[in-house]
Amino acid sequence: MSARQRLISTAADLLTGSGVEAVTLRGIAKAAGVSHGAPLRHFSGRAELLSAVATLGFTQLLERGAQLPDGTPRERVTAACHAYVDFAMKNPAMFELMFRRDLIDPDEPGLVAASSAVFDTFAELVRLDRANDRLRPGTDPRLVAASLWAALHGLAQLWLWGGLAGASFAPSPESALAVTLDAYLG
Amino acid sequence: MSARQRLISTAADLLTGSGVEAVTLRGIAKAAGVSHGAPLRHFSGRAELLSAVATLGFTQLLERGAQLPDGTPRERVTAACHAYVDFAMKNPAMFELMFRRDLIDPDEPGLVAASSAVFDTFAELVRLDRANDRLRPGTDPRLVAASLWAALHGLAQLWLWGGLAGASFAPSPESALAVTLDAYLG
DNA sequence: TGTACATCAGTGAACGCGCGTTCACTGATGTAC
DNA sequence: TGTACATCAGTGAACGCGCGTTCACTGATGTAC
Repeated sequence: MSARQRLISTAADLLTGSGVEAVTLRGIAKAAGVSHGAPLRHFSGRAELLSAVATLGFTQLLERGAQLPDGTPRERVTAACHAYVDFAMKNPAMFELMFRRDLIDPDEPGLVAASSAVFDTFAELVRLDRANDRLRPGTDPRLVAASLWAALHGLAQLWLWGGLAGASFAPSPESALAVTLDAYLG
Repeated sequence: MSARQRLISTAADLLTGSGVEAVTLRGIAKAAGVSHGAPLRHFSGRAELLSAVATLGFTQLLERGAQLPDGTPRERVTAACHAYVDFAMKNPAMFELMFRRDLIDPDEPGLVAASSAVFDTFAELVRLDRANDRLRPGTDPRLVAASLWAALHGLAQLWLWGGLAGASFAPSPESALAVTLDAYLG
């Protein structure tokens, strides 16, 4: 394992354990047991390191997509939707970093490739399930995938933010996800 | 207009003009033309001031909800959905601040009340439209509202993040919203 | 009407903090001859 | 086998920055008597 990869891995652990605020160059260096200037031997700056961490996050998400159980196209889409929300719930800090444009370089090629691969994988699952769905006929499956992804994403974001609704009504993410899947997949 | 309200308003303007990073106590004080310690005469600290700004954001959103044109329940829900996404598009920095738990005090009573009011208003619109929808019969309209709100929220967030999909497919928010509305409202 | 006091928004210097980044340097390792 | 050199990860002191916050103070305004 290269020093570069070790820093990324250490940063991911620090992120998971202590949140986004803790992932500073100095914090990562300390967690890795090196002096605080050492990471700059491997990364041009903070944004490049954090971009690599976010790329790792998308890669992990992609791996979860590759491990979906076999089943009908419908079952696989459903499982993918659950997996996305579940990933966000179990890795809230990583999930946050992956979408924090101010902390990472959103144009970094590896990051763009990894996030695009996540979308493409999901869109392909949706495409395979387009035989008997309830949406307007002829809708581009990639557009359906984008809309459905957004729905899952908002579910996770709002939940992590502090609840899906107001003070007087506090649904679980599972119950809201069930409605979302009902809306898209019937 | 009290000095307190003037600071909130100035901060909102600064937020709109220069983004979330610019909304520091010192930056707000400078924009308001006072010394940098002055805001602490009116707010216990940064979090309280930013919470008040976020509360203003939810209030503005609520006002947009109150200005929806008359129409059928279905038309009003549709208009509310468009308004939510439109608000996020036109006020990206405010929209971001409203959901940044690290910058505001998420338990501040005024903020909780304002965000709950937004949800409650939306949920009521959804409830009035539950006569002939395509979801599983008997689904709590508030749960539908939570799921649909999340879908809109994710749409706005992903779009502001840098696109609703991957590198090879870049749908407009309008087209994705149309699919979302089709899924929920048929 | 005048005096004494209280209130309070705002001032500006200062403190301490953690941050990203720079830079000259060390020390180990590999390589050419 | 030995010498000279190049490479490179890591070191640690230092720099400059903007931040939130503190604090003694000013000056205007309102109020009690």
